[in-house]
This record gives sequence, C-alpha cells and structure tokens, in this order.
Amino acid sequence: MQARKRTAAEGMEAGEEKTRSTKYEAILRAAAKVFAQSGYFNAKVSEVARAAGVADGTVYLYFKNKDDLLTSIFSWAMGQFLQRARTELGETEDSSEKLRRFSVLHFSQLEQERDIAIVFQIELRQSTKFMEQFSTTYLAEYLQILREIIEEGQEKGHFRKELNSKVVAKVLLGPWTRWPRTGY
Amino acid sequence: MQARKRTAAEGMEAGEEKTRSTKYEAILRAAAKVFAQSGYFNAKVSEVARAAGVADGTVYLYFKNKDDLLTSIFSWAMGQFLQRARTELGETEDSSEKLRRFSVLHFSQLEQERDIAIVFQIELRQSTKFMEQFSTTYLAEYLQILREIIEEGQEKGHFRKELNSKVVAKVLLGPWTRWPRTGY
Amino acid sequence: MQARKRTAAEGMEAGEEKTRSTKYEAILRAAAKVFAQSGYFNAKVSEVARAAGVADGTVYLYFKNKDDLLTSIFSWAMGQFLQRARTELGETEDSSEKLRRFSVLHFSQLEQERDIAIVFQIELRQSTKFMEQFSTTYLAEYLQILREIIEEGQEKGHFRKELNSKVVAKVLLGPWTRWPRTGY
Amino acid sequence: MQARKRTAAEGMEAGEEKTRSTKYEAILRAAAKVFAQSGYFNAKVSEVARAAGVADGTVYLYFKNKDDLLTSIFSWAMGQFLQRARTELGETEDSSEKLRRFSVLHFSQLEQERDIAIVFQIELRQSTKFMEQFSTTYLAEYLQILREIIEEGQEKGHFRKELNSKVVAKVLLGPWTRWPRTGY
DNA sequence: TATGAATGAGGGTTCATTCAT
DNA sequence: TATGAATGAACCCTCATTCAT
Repeated sequence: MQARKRTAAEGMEAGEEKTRSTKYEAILRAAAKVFAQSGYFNAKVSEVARAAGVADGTVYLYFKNKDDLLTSIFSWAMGQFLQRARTELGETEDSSEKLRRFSVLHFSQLEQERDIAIVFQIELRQSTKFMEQFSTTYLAEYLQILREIIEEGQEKGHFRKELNSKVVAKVLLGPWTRWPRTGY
Repeated sequence: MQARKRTAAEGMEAGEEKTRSTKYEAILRAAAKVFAQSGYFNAKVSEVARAAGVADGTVYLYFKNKDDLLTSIFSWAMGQFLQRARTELGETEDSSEKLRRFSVLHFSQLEQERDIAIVFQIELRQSTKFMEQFSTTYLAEYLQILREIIEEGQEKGHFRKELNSKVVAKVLLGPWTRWPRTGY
Repeated sequence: MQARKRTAAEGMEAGEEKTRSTKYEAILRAAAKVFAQSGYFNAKVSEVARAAGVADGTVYLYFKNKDDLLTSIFSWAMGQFLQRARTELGETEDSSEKLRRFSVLHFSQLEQERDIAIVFQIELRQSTKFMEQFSTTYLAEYLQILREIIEEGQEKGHFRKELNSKVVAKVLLGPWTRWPRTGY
Repeated sequence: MQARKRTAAEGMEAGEEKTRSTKYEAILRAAAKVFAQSGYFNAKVSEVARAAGVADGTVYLYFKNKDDLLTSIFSWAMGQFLQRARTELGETEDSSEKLRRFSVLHFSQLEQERDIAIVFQIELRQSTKFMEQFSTTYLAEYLQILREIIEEGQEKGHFRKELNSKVVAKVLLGPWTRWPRTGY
C-alpha cells in the first residue's frame, strides 16, 4: 500500500532511510493538515499539493493516489510512534517505567501532531477497508508491545494479575477502538 | 424539508401504520442503509433511490439534496426517540424507573436501527457544521430530558447528590459525545 | 403544430369555437406572462401551470409540450389580430382609413398584450425553426393584408405609387423583421 | 476569468500570432459557433468542447461556467473592436474619416465574425442581467467614442450641429439598441 | 524529479412529461 | 377533464489522475 515510487532513490545512502525524502514528509504533513481541516472527501489533491508547496503531479511521484495519501498518514505516524517506543522502552528495564513512557509517548505524539490525531479520529473509521488493513498491521504491533510490557510486569510481580492489556489499550486508544470486527 | 404529501398512502391498511413506510421514510431508511454501507461520500444518490425502490428524481421530491438526506436521518431518528421517550416517561412517576426506561429505549433504538446507529457514529463527526446544528437542537433536548430526570430524582432523594447528568449522558451517548463547543 | 387535444370538445357547440376553452386561453396567457418574465428556457412548465391556476398535468391536456406552448402564443395572438383586422377593415372602403385602422390595431394589440409582445420580440428569434414556420403562415397573411390595402389604395390613387408595402411592414413590425431567409 | 496560462503556446511560430488561436480563443470561437447554431440554452458545453477540439473539463480551465462563456464572447468581441477602433481612429485627424472608419470597422467586424454577430443579436437580449452588465461597460465606451468623434467634428464645423450621436449609434447598432435603462 | 495543462469519467440535480386515480 | 406524484433522461461541473516537457 505504501506505494511511494522510489525511482529516484538511487541517491539514497545507507543510514538515512528514515530522515530522507523531506518532500515525501512535507506532502504527508500537508495532507494531514488539509484532511484535518476539510475532511478526506472534501479535500482536494490540489489543495494538498499547494499546502505542500509542490505541483499537483508531484504528489503522484510519492503516493499512488489520494487513498494512499490517507493510508500513508497512518502508517507513517504509527511507524514513527512504534520506532520511538521501541527505542525508549529499550532504555529501561522497569516495567512500570516502560508503561509510563509508552503512555507519555502516546499522548505527546497525539498532541504534537494535532492534524494527524484529528484525521485518525475522524477519517479512520470511514472505511472498514482502512480499519481492517490498519488493525492487522500497525495496530497489532501496538497492542503486542503493550501486552509484552504488561505480561513482563506481571511476571515480575510489578502489576496485578488482573490487569488486562485490552483495557489498558482502550484507555490509551480511547473512543476509536470500537471498529467493527476486532471488537475487543 | 420533511415529507410533503401523503396521498400515495392510499394502500395503507389498518394496523400497519407503524410498519408501513411512507415514501419519505422509505427513502430515509434506504439512505441510512446505503450510507452505513458505503459511507456518505461514496454513496450515490441513485443507489439510495434504487434501495428505496424509487426513481432518482423522487428522492428530490422529499429531500432538498444529498446533504439533507444525511441531516434528516439524524433529525428523524432523534425526533422519534424523543417522542417515544416523552411518552414512556409520562407513564411512571418513579425517577429510577424513568432513568431505566430512558436508557433501555436509548439502546434498543440503536439496536433496532443498526444502519442509523452506524451512520450516527461514523458520519456525524465528519462535519462540524452538522454537529453544531445537531447539538443545538435535538441533542440539547436529549440532555435536557436526562437532566430533568436526574434532578427530580435527586430532589426526591432517590439519586445521590453527586450524580452528574453529564456523566450519565456520556455513558449513554458514548464516544460520539466529543462534539465541538459543548466539550464535556 | 397547434396540438390542443380536443378529446373533450364534444360539448362544443357551433358558433362558439373562438370564445370557448377559457382554460386553454388561461394557460396561454400564463405562459406568455411567465415566458416574458423568465425567458422561455428558464421558465418551468410548473410555473406556467401555477400561474394559470391548474395542475401541471393539465397543461398537457391543452398543449402537446412546452414548445407547443410557445408556438401557440404566436399563433393565437396572430390569429386574434388577423381576425380583428379583417373585421375592422370590412367596415370601411377608404384605403387610408384601412391603413390607419390596421396600424392602430397593430400597436394597440402590442400594448394590451405586453407579455406576448415581449415574448414575440425576445423568444421568437431564438429558433429558426419557429421563425420559418411562423413566417410562412401567419406572417405571410399579415403581409398579404397589408399589401392588398396598399395596392388597392394605389389603384384608387390614394397612395403614392412608390409606397412599398415592405417598408410599411418594416415600420410596423420593426426590429424583429430581420429573421433569416425572408430577408425583406 | 480570462485565459490563465500561455505555456501551451509553445508551438507558436513567428508571424502567426494573430491567426493562431490560443486555447482560450479557440473555445470562445467554438462557443460562438455552437451558440449561434443551436442557441445558448440548447447548446451543450460538451458540444462546445468538441467544436474546440478539447476535453469537456478544459472549458472550465478557461471559463467559470457556461454563462461565463456567453458573457466572455461579448466582452472579447467588444474588447477587440474597441481596441482596433482606437488604433484606427488615431491614424487620422479628419472627423469624417474617423466616423467612416468607425462605421466600416463596425460592419466589417460583424461580417467577419458571423457567429458572434448572431449570438449578439439573438442571445444578448435574453437576459436583462447580461444587458445591464454589458451596457454599463463595453457599450458605454462604444457610445463614448462615437460621441467624441461627433462632437469633435461639430466643433471643427465638419458635421451639422443637429447631428445626434444617439441617432448615429442607433443606425450602427440597429435593433439591439433597445436595452433597458439607457432607453434612447 | 518536477511541473501543471489537459483529460474525461462520474454524479448530483433539474424538470418536461406521463399516468394512475 | 383534472390532478400531481413519480419518472428518468439529460447535462453541467468537479477533480483525481496522466503525460509531454
């Protein structure tokens, strides 16, 4: 789904995969901004392009289509979150601290990326298609990390046995947890 | 904006006033169904018409435009709910019973009208415009009824003083409570 | 073209062909009024019906379609004019008086029937189709009457020989004389 | 509202600036042709596009809507006429010559641009809206030029004092002079 | 890579016309 | 004759996507 043609990736050097392609990111952020403002369906690709400071056609060099733009926002945001989470969690052995850091990171991300948070909350539920695709990949990993923290903490006796990772997830993910099918 | 004429109700037999759909209602339900399935923006008016078993143009005899179709779903559902609520609440003097009935009615409505419930949850937050219009009319009345029940019960000593009607509303309305401005 | 279904003409008695069918005339006048106001293309048949105080469907009992409505306005107006002209001209032998009466009748008709006059001037030239049909029938007769008056007057020595019926026609019919093809 | 970009004029060769149509002009001429043939209301935008050899959507890159297409025909034609008139009038000092040139230009324009002339005559009076907009801008300037020529000629003693610029205007503009408000 | 003019499929909406009553 | 609800063909316009430069 990612679909960002890398035809020009020849210049890409090792170790800079994440930081490169500022235009990719610029378009993504512009899309988030515009989608947050007008809603996905009302938003025009040309608006996104203008907000990103590129030509309309350029959007299609980095994204397959409008849909991909939306999908990529989620993937990108979740990817960033998960990467940071893994990094931060590796810095401590204490389960409580891990849970705390995970939570803080979760909310600070949402705060820092207002547009993305809005798009998450509003647009994600639009389409079951999106949700299903999303929940089987990034969301699954999100939950997995959480589960690991909690189970580890329970084994070490830091958390009560009754603590349920699903409940914790609900507290964190909040309202947009109620997508169809996954149902927890 | 509402239904205009009822002359076509000629075939209406005694005892089926409730189940027999007027054309207005038929189109409304069809719209809810189609919107629930495809989402408002992906849905085509012609699909709604087909689902309602009428010609495309007929939709516009009963609704101003596609937007009005969505708005009317909410108004109609809330109107029905509020009417039934007032009726049922009038049948008892007991505050606890009132609260119970109100809650049961709330959830049974959502259950019986799956499509509308889905559209409510998914599409309503789309547009701030919708939400604002909606929250100042029907939602306001919904909250008002709830507040009256609770205050009455508190005066009679049936409910604890700390019981907060806003919290009760949140329990009932759940996730889609986060409309702009009202904010609680 | 006339096309006014006479299915209900059984009740029509001899001698009242012209005065009967007040509804036909009512619709015709309403059409002239609405067309004059909004222009033929912007006018809606339902507007005409409302202005005439009848139901939409009723219009189609008297006229084949919207086009026929426009055509009939001209036919009817010209028919009335020509009939009156013949009547009035028969009342005198004097050519000058005939010409005077013809002219007075011409302008007083236009004055009395403002709406029709406007429709004449504005809508008639719309369509070559209209014009051709019109100019070969009613207009031809109009010109014929005028020519007869003038030639008769010239024979009697009341008008100068150089007097040209075409010029006279132009003075009377004015600007809307320049339709394609007839060219005089 | 006018043409936006000219980057597509790449194929433009020297010496054909006048005859080579920009896309804006091509669409305008196509519109005039189609409108002249079918009348504004019967004409379809897709016909105009086809006649201009562009896609339907392209029309909307150069014109706001179908209405704008009609308006622009007038503005463009009058703009061209006025520009040429000013140029030609600047080449002579003789008032009679000026008046002659103005008249010749007037009629030769109408002759060369048959379609536009027809649209002028037929469609312009359709809408009071059009006429008012038109008569307060381009037409006003047209009359102004004429007035200046005549007054100048009268001062120099080349024209009789009784010569009335309004009468001259009527002779040139002919039947379509009867717009609302200006009234002469 | 980048551009943005051009494309054209698609859909909301209107309204002349029909037809069952 | 009269009604007016219902029909559905037709058309304007938008905008995601392409492609020549």
